Amino acid sequence: MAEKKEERYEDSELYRIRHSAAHIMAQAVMEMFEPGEAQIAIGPPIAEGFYYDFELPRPLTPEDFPAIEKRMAEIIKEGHKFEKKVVSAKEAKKEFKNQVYKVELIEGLENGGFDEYGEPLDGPPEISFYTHDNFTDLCRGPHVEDTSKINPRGLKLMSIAGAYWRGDEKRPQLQRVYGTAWKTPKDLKRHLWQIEEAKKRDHRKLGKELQIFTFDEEVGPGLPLWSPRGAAIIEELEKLGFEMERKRGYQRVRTPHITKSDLFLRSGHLPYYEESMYPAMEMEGVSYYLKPMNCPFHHKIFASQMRSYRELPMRLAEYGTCYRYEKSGELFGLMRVRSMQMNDAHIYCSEDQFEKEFMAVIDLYLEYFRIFGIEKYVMRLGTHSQAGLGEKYVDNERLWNKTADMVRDAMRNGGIPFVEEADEAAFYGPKIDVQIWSAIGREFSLATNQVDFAQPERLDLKFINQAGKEDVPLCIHRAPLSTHERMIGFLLEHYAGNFPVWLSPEQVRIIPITDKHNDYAVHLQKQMFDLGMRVEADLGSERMGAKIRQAQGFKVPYMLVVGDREVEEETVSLRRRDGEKINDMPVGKFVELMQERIAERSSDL
RNA sequence: GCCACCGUAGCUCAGUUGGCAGAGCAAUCGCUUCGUAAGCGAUAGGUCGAGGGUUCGAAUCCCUCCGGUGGCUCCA
Repeated sequence: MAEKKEERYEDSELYRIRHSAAHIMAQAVMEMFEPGEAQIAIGPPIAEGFYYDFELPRPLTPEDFPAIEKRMAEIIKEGHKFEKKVVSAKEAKKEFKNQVYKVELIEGLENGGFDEYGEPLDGPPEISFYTHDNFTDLCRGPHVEDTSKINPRGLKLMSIAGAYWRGDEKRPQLQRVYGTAWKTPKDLKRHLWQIEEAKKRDHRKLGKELQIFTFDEEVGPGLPLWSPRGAAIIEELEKLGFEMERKRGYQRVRTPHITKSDLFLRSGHLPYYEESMYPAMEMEGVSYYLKPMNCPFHHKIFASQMRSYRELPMRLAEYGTCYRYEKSGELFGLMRVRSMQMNDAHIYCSEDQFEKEFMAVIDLYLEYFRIFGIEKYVMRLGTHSQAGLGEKYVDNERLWNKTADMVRDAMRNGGIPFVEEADEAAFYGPKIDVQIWSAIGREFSLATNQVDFAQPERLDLKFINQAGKEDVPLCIHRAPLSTHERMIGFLLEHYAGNFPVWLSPEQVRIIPITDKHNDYAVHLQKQMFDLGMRVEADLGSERMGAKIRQAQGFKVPYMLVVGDREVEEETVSLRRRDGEKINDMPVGKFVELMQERIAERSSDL
């Protein structure tokens, strides 16, 4: 059993099943068109299935699925062997002379550059075909022995999407058909059930049900409106941020939402980041931009006075509201929006201080993650790409390499595991992002810790060093709590809406059994409200069961049932969100318990 | 932005081949006064996302736009 767990996905039977299913699907799709009409691109297995990319004379729709699935089942039933044949590049190109994408792939292989997914290769690759029935594909395998090894009832076509050839939006867009494949119908059913379950904890659904936030067509896409319940969560996050940062020597600043274009020109935003910015607005012949980031403003505060090395590291923090023009198709609930408030700060330091400051930020991440119980994440070092220099990255390769090394060293010295990914940096420097996954499996960067060697120089930031000479500071941009939007989107899914007490939009709901007990309920409500708690009393004429049901629906952590007994004895009967009951608790004891839980930001109920 | 799909009451969703717009929940008003997940009744609520077209007649067919979903690209 343990051995099985160790098996790499690439070596598994499931991988071969899915890879083979992709070929079979490609055959079925090609047969729908006249010979030569359909172009095929690539069709790999993926995490939970497979896809194949096509260029076809007409768009496919989900209505085509039954016919394709039916044909796939036939091919499977016929039990065609998968046969491998190693060929020369010349033979390969001859076989695929009418398939432009395949020819491009073969050329990539023969020039030793790239594999079929466009990834760079080291050694000289072997070129091979796999053939089953009448369908031959350029493919390195592996596959199942023959098509009958696939269970047609473990297989399902899922969706159609546009996908750019080689992932490049300047190249043709192909039609990608996604499918899922499992060993048994039972596995497929479980997979489909899991998808349904994941949808239940989708923050877009929970956010609506729990009345955390809303979007309005008239306000605009990607511009969330926070309702009182959502705003309560924001306030708690900010409170936490203030506390943590105060202890760690940060100072608060505040800056405007717009600035003259001159500043963004100089900072590098207009040259390297303009695509993500709202267009300029003009007043009296001057153009202004909404800020996509807070950094230039903080830099200007740094630059507003002569700075001494004695002032460093200087840590300027702000929950700044930024606006980014994300393309319409990129928006995603709260996770990807156009207006966002960042848990932002900029740390100005000397090169000597860099490692300590950078790792203090990483420690801060870990501290936050402990509080929230976040365990599933990956830290990723995003570095520049040579191709992007002068385009999406400031053009100074020496400093790119130097600062990336500084980050690598710092992370290794601190013993923090990370993966590295080229072409994932900010325009002004390398960064460590914390990658997390949404309920439906999309990947996002949550926290970020970024080096900025570019803006300090561009904006002429300086300090007087110990030798009495002018020096340029390094800057660390950091947002350990991400943006309110993405953080709360993530937390909604992380907790499945069951926020710990300190974060709960409504911490206590008081439920009088009959309206005789309303006065007592109001009395309790006021008492707790005055202590700063978020507490409601349900004075409706519903029966208690219905009131409990409603409170459960809002995932209120504590429900207090009060009737004759409680009124008489100055107690409450506690029902927790998880169904636990503690009857006849003295009011004072409950309040004490609450305050303790809230103060320590406990994840226990 | 691009490809495919979707848009009916505040929410979840019915609405056959084009023929008078529906249900449950929520809301409001009554009644009910109840011990740990739905008490009963009544009322109100919709330019069927918007605009245009086809038709005797459009929620239903066609076009454009807006918004959303799944992807691609991109990202805190």
